[in-house]
Formats: sequence, C-alpha cells, structure tokens
Amino acid sequence: MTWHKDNPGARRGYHHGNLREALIEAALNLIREKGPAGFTFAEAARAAGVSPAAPYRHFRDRDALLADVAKRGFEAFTQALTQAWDNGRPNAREAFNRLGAAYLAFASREPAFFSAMFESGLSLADYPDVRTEGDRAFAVLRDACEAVIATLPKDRRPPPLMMALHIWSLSHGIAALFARGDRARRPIPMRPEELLEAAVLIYLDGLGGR
Amino acid sequence: MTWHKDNPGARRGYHHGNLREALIEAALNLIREKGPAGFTFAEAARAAGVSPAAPYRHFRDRDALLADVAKRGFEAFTQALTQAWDNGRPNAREAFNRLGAAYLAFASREPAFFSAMFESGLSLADYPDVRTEGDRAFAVLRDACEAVIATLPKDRRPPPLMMALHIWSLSHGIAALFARGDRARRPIPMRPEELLEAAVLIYLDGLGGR
DNA sequence: TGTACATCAGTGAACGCGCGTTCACTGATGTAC
DNA sequence: TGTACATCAGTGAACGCGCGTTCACTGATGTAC
Repeated sequence: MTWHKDNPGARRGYHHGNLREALIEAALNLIREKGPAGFTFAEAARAAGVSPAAPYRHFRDRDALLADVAKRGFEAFTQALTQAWDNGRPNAREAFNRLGAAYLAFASREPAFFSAMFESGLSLADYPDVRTEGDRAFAVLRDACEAVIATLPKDRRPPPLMMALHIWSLSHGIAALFARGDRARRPIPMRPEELLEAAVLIYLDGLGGR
Repeated sequence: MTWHKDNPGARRGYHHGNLREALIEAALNLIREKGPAGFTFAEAARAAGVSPAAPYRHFRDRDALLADVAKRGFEAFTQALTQAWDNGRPNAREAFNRLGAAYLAFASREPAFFSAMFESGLSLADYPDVRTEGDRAFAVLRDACEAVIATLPKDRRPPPLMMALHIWSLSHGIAALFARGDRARRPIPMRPEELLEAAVLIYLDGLGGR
C-alpha cells in the first residue's frame, strides 16, 4: 500500500485511508532506531503525516499501540516458525534445525518486533491478546519437540514441555545476546545459527538421539 | 534550604555526603519499578532529596548514570558467580550447578541490575567499562566450563568458548524469560533452577559426561 | 592554634522542548429512500 | 438516479506537565601558613 504517503508531491485526502497500519509501521521504525523506550505516540503520528490527535481514533494510548505491535510480532513469528518447521519435512531433525535458524533469523531481521515482544515491559496480564499469540508461537516449538522426541529411544524421552522450554530458552538466549539485529548485539567469533545448531546437537545426543 | 528534607528528623547538611551512591540507589529503585525506560535523571535527583541540577556534579548525563549502574551490576554479578563457583569445589559438576543457580538467582534478586545490564539498550561501544565488566563476568563462566570440560572423555571435549556461549545463552534465556524478578516474568510450572539444571545435565550427557 | 582562602558540592530559578491528551470542529464517505 | 443525512476519521489549537540542562550563586570543607 505505497499509495502516496510522506512523499511531498503526493497529496492525501483529508482521510488517511490506512492510518492504523501506518502508525504500526511508524512504531516499528522508531523502535528499530531507538528501542521500545524511545518511541512516542506523537512521533508516530508525525511519521504517519497526521496530527497528534489522530492516533486516538485507533488506539486508546501508547501502550495499546505497543501491544498491538507485539501481538503482530508474535503472529509473524508464529508464521515464520510454522513455515520453517514445515510439518517436520523431510525429517524431524532437519526440520528442527530449520526451526531454530528461523528463530534467530527473526530476531535478526525484525529487531523491532523482537524487542516489542520480549523487552517492551508490557504487562502480559493487561494485554491477554499478546499473551495468547505468544503461546501460539510457543505451541509451534512444542509440537516440533514432540515430533523430535518420537525419534528418541523410548527410555530417554523427556517431557515435551521441558524440552520445549529448554530449546526456547537456548534459542532466545542466543537471539537476545548474539543474533539480534540492533546495536545491543554482542559480537562473537562464529555464526549464531551454528552456535545454536551445535548446542541442539549436543542436547539431543544427551537424550540418546545419535 | 531547610535543614531536613523529606524525611523529617534526619538532617543533612548543605552537602549530601554521598550523592553519587544515593543516585545509583535511586536509579535502581526506579528501574525496578518501571523498567530502564521509566527512569529519569530528575526523578533520581528527587528521590535522593536533591535539586535537579545536583546530579550533574557526578554524571555527565542520564546515560552515564545508567552505564554506571550497568557496570556495578556486572561487578556484583561477577562476584556472585565467582562465589558460587568457589573454584570448582568440591567438584566441577556440583560447582557448575551452583554457578547456574547463581545466574538465575541474580536475575531474580536484582531485576533492576539485570535489565540495566542486558536490556537498557546502552551502546557497549560508548561505554567500554560496561563491556569490560561484562567480559569479566563471562570469564568466570568460561573458566568454569574449562574445568568441567577437563572431566569429559578426551575425544568429546568441546571448545571452551563454544560451551561457555551455550551455557550462557541457556542460562540467560531462562533468566530473561522465566526467572526474572519483575513483572515481565513468564510463569512456568516448575522452578527455573530445576529447568536449567536438567538442561545442563542433558547437555553434559551429550558430551559423554555421564 | 587561628585564619585566609581555594575548592568542592550543593541551590534554585529559569529556559525551551516535546509529550500526552482534550476539545470543538470539519471534510469525506456511505447509505436510505 | 439524486439527495439528505448519519457517521467516520481526520484537524489544529490548546493545556498542563515533567524533563534535561544552564547559570550565577553560596554554604561547607580542607589546607597552607
């Protein structure tokens, strides 16, 4: 919808047409540049080329906008993970590695979503939608874990929830520390995807999955 | 200038005496309550019972104070980890578990330090001291990994840096998602320390460390 | 020991700024007849 | 098909507020002699 937005020659009617989306887009840009803290309602309005009062037609307040961004982030995240997992094709282990790589790729490609989702300090209790979408993303990982567990020797199979939390924590730690696409990334002398893949390999070996 | 500021009874001279420390203390309280974003220079001054201009005697600006908090956080973190590791006594595996538990305990006990250290969005390039102290904390973990590696079969020993990054990521992921002491914690049906210990056990099993 | 003086660590008033939010309003759009 | 009208989605001016920062200042402290 690149109709004509802030490009000067292009004029826009009295109605924006897609302000809600434009505000979310603006919020993402601001978060990407300055973190979730340095994002203001007023600046988002300005970026969307609209008066400071206009956003109130679409969001109750700043936090509501932020929560919507986080929710959409989780939706996109779920989709990316689902696609990477691809129902465990061609086999669970290979798909599982793709899933991990997708986690890191998301943090790298979408640092603004990532920090809105995990570091914005939103209370999950106040925004149940965000939480629901987050749970959905986790469910993808958990289902994948169940499929991987089925390939393990029967006497070594861990509880799926535990394994999912292990893999999530590991992926999240690598993503947040070393793979994020913003300036808070800490450099390491290897590719984050390789780091994760190696860890998962060792972990699965520990479960007898050689 | 009245003799006693907000706490009646306690009197303070014209000079505060320990303003630098008081400002850091105030910053920690504010961060704990409202996250690293919701901490302002002015409010820290107010909390320390001092005029808004006073902090400039001690810190160049808000970020400098935040960086100092992060640096002290890493110092305390290093100390907590070192103490937990206790030079690998009585044996590397047991001490290693204590080390992991100490990581989580720190995130739980000191959420303000934790988010100043890892989630404040400070540029590590601008504040090399913070980075140096962070590296020092990591070195504790890395040394511990070397000691644990020495207990593994010779043909399964991983590069110490890689193992340290694995364990750090795992611990950090669990801490940031499930063990933190503020309202961003996600509840899970088990103790975070147990979750971490189980993961480390499986990981070490994967390295032949049974 | 007392005193003069330099230095330090605060004050408090002032400033410009941008934010969040409200309000009465108005232009654009959709729809019933 | 045209028209009246309700509704929607904006405007723009205004407000109070707290922040960051500066400035000339002043009270307290340390020290040389």
